[in-house]
Amino acid sequence: MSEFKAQPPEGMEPSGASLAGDSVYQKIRDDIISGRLKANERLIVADLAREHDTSTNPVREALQLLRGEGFVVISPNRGARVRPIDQNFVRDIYEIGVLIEPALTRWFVGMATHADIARLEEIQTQIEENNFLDPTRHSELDTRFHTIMYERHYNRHAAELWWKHREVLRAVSRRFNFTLARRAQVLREHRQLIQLIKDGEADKAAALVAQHVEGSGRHILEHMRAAEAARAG
Amino acid sequence: MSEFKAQPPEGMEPSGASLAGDSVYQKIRDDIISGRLKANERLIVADLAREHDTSTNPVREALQLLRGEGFVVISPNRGARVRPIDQNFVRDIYEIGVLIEPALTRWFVGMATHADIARLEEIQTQIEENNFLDPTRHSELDTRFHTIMYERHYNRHAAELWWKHREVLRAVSRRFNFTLARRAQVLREHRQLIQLIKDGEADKAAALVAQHVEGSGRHILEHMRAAEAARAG
DNA sequence: CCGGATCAGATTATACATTATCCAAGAATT
DNA sequence: AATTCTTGGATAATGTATAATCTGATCCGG
Repeated sequence: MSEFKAQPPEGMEPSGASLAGDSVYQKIRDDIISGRLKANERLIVADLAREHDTSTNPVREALQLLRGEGFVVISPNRGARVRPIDQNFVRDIYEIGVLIEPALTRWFVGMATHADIARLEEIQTQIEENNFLDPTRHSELDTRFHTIMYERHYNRHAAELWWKHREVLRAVSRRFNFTLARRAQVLREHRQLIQLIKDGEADKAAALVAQHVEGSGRHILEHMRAAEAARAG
Repeated sequence: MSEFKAQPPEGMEPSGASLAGDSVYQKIRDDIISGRLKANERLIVADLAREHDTSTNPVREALQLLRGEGFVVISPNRGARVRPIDQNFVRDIYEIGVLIEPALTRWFVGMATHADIARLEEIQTQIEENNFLDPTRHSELDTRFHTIMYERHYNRHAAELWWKHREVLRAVSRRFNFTLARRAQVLREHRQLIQLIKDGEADKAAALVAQHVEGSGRHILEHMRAAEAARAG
């Protein structure tokens, strides 16, 4: 929980928040991700201000930012609530990832240097060494793996979009464990991907990434359905 | 200029802004789009507040929203500036459109009813009647054409993203006229698209839309380059 | 000509006032 | 008697005014 944060690519996360605003933004965000703030819970500005030792304005700013990232819903004159991250929401997000990430990947294949590939292989080795034992570490390594591919893309908007979505998915998947099947699949696809990049197979790499993201999304959805079913009885 | 606004799909544009905040948001946005506020111009909160007969808080809210849509850049402790909508920015945005819109289209082909197609044809007829004489009207009709296809898509995020991007592109292209070649191409592609939808050719329709969006983006970029060259030379 | 203190101007945070929303209790009507 | 409509008050969001903090530029001294 403590070290869940993975650093964003480059000059990304241009929060545009002021000092205190950014601080409270981080904290509320963590509270939502960790589940301390529950779905649909009301976010009362005055309370949050008191709780985080600041005044209301920075809190309002933070809430605006969180709304922009999809963690919070704001309705005029009625305040903010924690967005219930339901299956539809997750599906929406990973579907967009399926559209965008292959394009980013295709570009990377054309630009990758030996050094890049070496870095990918190194991270992949660490992923395999960790072997999902420490889920947080896995999540961080996996993020770094994909970040290497996307961080230098010329289309900053697309990269930023990817990052924003990834953070949400990370937040959700944090509550679940990887199934054995999914573990094997992740490792296999990463290795295949590295090979395709080496071979300069842009289209195949793109297709593989599409499949990879799709698989990741479905995996999360399965878990969500299972959790919901368990709750329902 | 007065009636440039095209209504957003359904419950979209959930600005999350308060009354005054929304009002000033609209106004500043218009000022940016119309060019009254120039690229890189500083947006000083106090001035804007005075100018719009309100206090600073609503203005800050509005600026946050505009930042979310890409019209404004905010750096902490240094204030906000009008984002220079340069060629890179436009390219980033339409490239994302090229990725997303085909997917939305593919879905629509599977869902379209006779009534939908009739609506498309009706709008297309109006577009042809107008024949680019009134650019504002063309822009509005064209937007409506595509809105019909996307507004009911289950992926609200993707649709919202599309809408946000479209608004930016509309803002830019507003400054330019259509070339004759582009006019013909737009009409042709729309007609072809309708036909493909009728035939249920999802993949071909998707491919055509990709081409359509690509062409639109390039068209805007050409104009921007020309304008820049004219300014430099 | 360069480097650091100073100062004006703008941003950011705080405290306060206003206004809108929600909920519940009671009145009125069917 | 039951249901709906109105009304009043509590709560929190929104807007305003003001203080404090930061930034960037100017100006003076070395």
